[in-house]
Amino acid sequence: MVSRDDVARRAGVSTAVVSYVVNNGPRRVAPATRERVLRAIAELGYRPNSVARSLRTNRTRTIALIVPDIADSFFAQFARELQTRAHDRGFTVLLANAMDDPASELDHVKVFIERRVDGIVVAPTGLGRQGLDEIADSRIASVMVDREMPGVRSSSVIVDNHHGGYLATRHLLEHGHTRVGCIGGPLEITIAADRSRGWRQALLEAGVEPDPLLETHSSFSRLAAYRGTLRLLRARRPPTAIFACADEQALGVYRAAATVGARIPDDLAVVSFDSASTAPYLTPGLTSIRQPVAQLAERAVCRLIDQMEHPDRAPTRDCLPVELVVRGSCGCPDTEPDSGSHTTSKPGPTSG
Amino acid sequence: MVSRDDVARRAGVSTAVVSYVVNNGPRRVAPATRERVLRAIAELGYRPNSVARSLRTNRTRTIALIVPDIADSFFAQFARELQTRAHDRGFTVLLANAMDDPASELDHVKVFIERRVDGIVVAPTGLGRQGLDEIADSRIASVMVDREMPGVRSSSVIVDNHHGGYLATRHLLEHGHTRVGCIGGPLEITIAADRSRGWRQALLEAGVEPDPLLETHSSFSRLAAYRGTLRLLRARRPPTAIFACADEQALGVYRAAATVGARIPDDLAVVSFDSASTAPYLTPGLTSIRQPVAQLAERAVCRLIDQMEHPDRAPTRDCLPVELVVRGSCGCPDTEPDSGSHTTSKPGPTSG
DNA sequence: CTCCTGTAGCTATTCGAGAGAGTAGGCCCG
DNA sequence: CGGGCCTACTCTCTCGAATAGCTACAGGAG
Repeated sequence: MVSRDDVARRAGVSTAVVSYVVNNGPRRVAPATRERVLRAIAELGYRPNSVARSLRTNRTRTIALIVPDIADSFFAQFARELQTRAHDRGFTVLLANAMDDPASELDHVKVFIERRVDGIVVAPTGLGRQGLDEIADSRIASVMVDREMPGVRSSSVIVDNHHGGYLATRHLLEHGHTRVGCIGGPLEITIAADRSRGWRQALLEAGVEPDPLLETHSSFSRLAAYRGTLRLLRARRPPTAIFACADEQALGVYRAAATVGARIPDDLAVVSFDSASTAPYLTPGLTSIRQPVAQLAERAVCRLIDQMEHPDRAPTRDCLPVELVVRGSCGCPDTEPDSGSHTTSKPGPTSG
Repeated sequence: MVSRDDVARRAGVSTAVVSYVVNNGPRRVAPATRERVLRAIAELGYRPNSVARSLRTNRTRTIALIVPDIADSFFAQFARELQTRAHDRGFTVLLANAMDDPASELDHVKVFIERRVDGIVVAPTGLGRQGLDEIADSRIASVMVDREMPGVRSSSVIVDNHHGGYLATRHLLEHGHTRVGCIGGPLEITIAADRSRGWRQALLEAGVEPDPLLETHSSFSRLAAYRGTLRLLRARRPPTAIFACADEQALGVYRAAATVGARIPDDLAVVSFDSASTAPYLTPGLTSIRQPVAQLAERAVCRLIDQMEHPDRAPTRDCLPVELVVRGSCGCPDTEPDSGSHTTSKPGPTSG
């Protein structure tokens, strides 16, 4: 691979001048010389070696992203937004899947520390904090997104999960439902607990006593939600409406409704919490709490860069607002996919 | 950050010994000395700097992944499989979204070359080859996955798209349909063209003349498929069955069917091409051609490592088989989500 | 002519680790 | 006792680039 020395030799200048030209730095280079250098670079096909540069400058311009599962549509979308924004600012993104395993999370963190990444964005598994503590100890800029871990000294950017659960449930109550079930996530995960708390609060405010038999807690997966919903629907006094704590779960709810022959929204109204962009394409369209994925990513990148520039600032905590997007599954008139409520989707060719 | 020299000083040995201990190399170190070094490492919290190591060894143990859109569920799944397998072999994955833009693709390729990645896995946008040519010129190990670009000197790992289209369509024909529509992808993209060719061949073999009015070509997106299907269904002689070239498109087909009041599978049978793991959770379950995502990733990694070790070997071409997974949308009896046909899904907590 | 200033370019050091070549010391053997 | 050989280290150069600090030189002022 051709190096700076080769360019310098070819252009008849010293290596320093090549650096000045490449970096467009403050040092001035005579136009004619710059021209010669550029020509040499082009002729030799020279590519600056960023590994060497990183060693020298002690900055890798790399951000690591650790998610529980990139195949989950929420994290996939988040990854896209983050990567785009990082790229715009000259950063490259390293990807890691913790597979919901804290040991794997820790494993990845160690690798990233050795690689001297400039920042780490992590959506914690929520099941163990060794990885997060390791990050905090390393003094690398870092942000937790989507999920928090109490007690970890790190910045966080999350959405208002409690309010989302509240809004979703209140909407169902406004449709006249009183038996509103809740398909919840794992209780150890704070965002799951928060969403369920929102559900409970909305019920209480409406004077409805939350029925423990209408509340389930399991993994955020479709299958678990499918099984949980089946149990609820086959119980003696089934719910007439369901708040699903994630769109992934809503898929399970839809399927379970079909299995027992319940029509949505007539026999069973559904509101969910947006993680997927699938919502407008289900039948009926899925009424859902929209999370501002792009803003989450934007804020995460900003916080990260802030920390890189001011390592000693105290950790921050951002909580972004959510909103209810009404489609057909709650009983409201359904909307068509191209009516503008599919902002998380995007045009253009794609897919495999 | 503490460096090897600090460890050496603390342990009272030379830096070389520290290296030997860290790398567990062939050189022997006296057990007592090793112990001292390890203790110094632990006490100082020393982390080898892989940037420096990479500069010295000229290997970064990094694989770059370029996809058109990581938010597309097929690529998200592929990314997960690839990342897992790369990690197992000691590689880290850099992620890039080309956003279906060849210029962006090229942009990313340049960054990756400067970063001296050891290998590049790219799912080409299919719309321009500058990025791919740049990769080939760089002599970096590389594999094209999912899509091919004719004329590019690079290895490829794809699935048998033509046969998939053929299988899907034949299944619909076996259900007695003769007016089978095809919601196709962009013609410039070879895999889209291949799938449509499969559709056509199946029709011809069955003695059915393909009707140009039943064939659409647009982006792989849900919205485009939605619109295309609406057009077909509202035509004078609408199809009774549809082959959608991607699961993403199938979502649009489902929605369009609902819009015109056509029931699936009674009024409209649907078979699709697996990119999403959503298939078993739709109502009815989506009959689809399954792509072996995990094997794609595995093969890609293997080919990449092969090339790293033998840079002069000729490019290879792998074409993996696909299979038809029957659910309810074609008219067959539907299956339940937990009946085992959801292999691309996975258990465990997740989601946002 | 000397002195000063500013411009343009060069020299040398540094980042952290890998690894080939070199060496001190101990042991065995004739 | 000296030579040969092994073990267990140490020395030193190198990877490719950034950059502080130095020098050469031209031109203007006095």
